[in-house]
Amino acid sequence: MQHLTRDEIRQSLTECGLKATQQRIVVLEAVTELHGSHPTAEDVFQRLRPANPTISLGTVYKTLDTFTETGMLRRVVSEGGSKRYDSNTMTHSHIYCSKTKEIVDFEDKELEQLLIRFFSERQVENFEIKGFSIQLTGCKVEPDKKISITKVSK
Amino acid sequence: MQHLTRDEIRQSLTECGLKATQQRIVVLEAVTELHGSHPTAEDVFQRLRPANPTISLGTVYKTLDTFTETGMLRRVVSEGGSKRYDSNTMTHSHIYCSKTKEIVDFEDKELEQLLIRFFSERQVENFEIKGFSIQLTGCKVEPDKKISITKVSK
DNA sequence: TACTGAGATAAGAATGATTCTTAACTAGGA
DNA sequence: TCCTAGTTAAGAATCATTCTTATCTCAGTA
Repeated sequence: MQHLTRDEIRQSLTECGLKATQQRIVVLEAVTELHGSHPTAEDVFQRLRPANPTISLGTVYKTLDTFTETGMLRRVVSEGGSKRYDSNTMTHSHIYCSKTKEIVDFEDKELEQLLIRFFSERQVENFEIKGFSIQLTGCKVEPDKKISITKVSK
Repeated sequence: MQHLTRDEIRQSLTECGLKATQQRIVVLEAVTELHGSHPTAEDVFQRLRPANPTISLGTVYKTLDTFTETGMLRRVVSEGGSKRYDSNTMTHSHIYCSKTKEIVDFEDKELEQLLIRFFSERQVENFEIKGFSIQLTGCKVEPDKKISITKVSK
C-alpha cells in the first residue's frame, strides 16, 4: 500500500463502503506515508496538519477507527501509552524496544508458514482466528542504531 | 504463583529488594487472585478495596509498575485501552477477542520450542531479546462460552 | 523496645489520550 | 441542482495515568 494516487485512495474508500471525503483521503495518505513507524493518532494529525490546517484531531481519531473497522488499517498491540496504527495489514510480526518504545516490523515467510502449520494442528474452540503475530520484546543495545533481523547459517 | 501466604509474599518482596509494606502485600495478593484475567490497575484496586478501604488508586498504579520492573509481574501488550498485568511471568501466549476484549492465556511447550529453534537461526541485530510471545487475534463465536485450545490429530 | 532515616503512601491536582456531543457541512445519488 | 444521510469541527467530557507533596511506616540500630 505505497504511494497511491488520490484517485486510487478515493476508489479504495468507496470499495469499503465509505464516503470519499477530503479528510479520509488525507488521513489515509498520511498513514501510508508514515508506513513503518506505527504512528499514533497524534502523529498522523501532526503530519497532515500543515497541508490541512482545518482538520480536527477528533476527526483523525474517528477516521483511524473507521479504517481499522473496515480492515484498511490494523491496530498494533503495544505496551500501554497510546494506540498505534499500521498500514501494513499483511501478516507480520513486531519487535518492541521497551527502552525507546520503538516498534519494528519484520516479515518472515518461513516463520509464517511454520505457524500456519502449527495452528492447523491445533484447534481453538469457540474462536475464529483472524490473524496472528509474534512479538519479540527486549531492549535495543545501541539506541541510535537500527534494529534488523537476519538469517544466520548454522 | 498461587495461594501464597502473606509471609511468603513478604519474603518474595524482600528478595526483590522491596520493603514489604501492607499495600504491596495486598496488591500482589489481589493480582495473583485475579490470575488469568489480566487485570488493569483499576481491576486490582476494586478487588482489594473492600478489605483495604484506605489504599489509594495511585498506590496501586505505582506498585504494579514497581512489580513489573522487578519482574514479579509482566505487562501484557494489548490493543489500546488500559494497561493490563499478568502474574504469569513464564513464556506464554495470548488469544485476544476483539469483541469482548478478553485475553486468554495459552501455554504450549511445543510452540515455545519451535520458536526457540527458529530464532536461534535468526539474528536480531542491535537488540537483546528478553522474551517473545504470540498473539492470536479474532473473535469469539459465542460470547458466553469459553475459549480453549486443543491439539487435534490429523 | 524506642529511635531514626530512607523509602512508601494518600490525596488530589495535573497531564495525556480518547470519546462524546452537537450544530454545521458535504459527497454523491435522485 | 437539490436533498439527505453521513461526516466533520470544535470543544466539552471522560477515562487512564502520572506527578506532587506532606505525612507515614518499615526495618535496621542503639
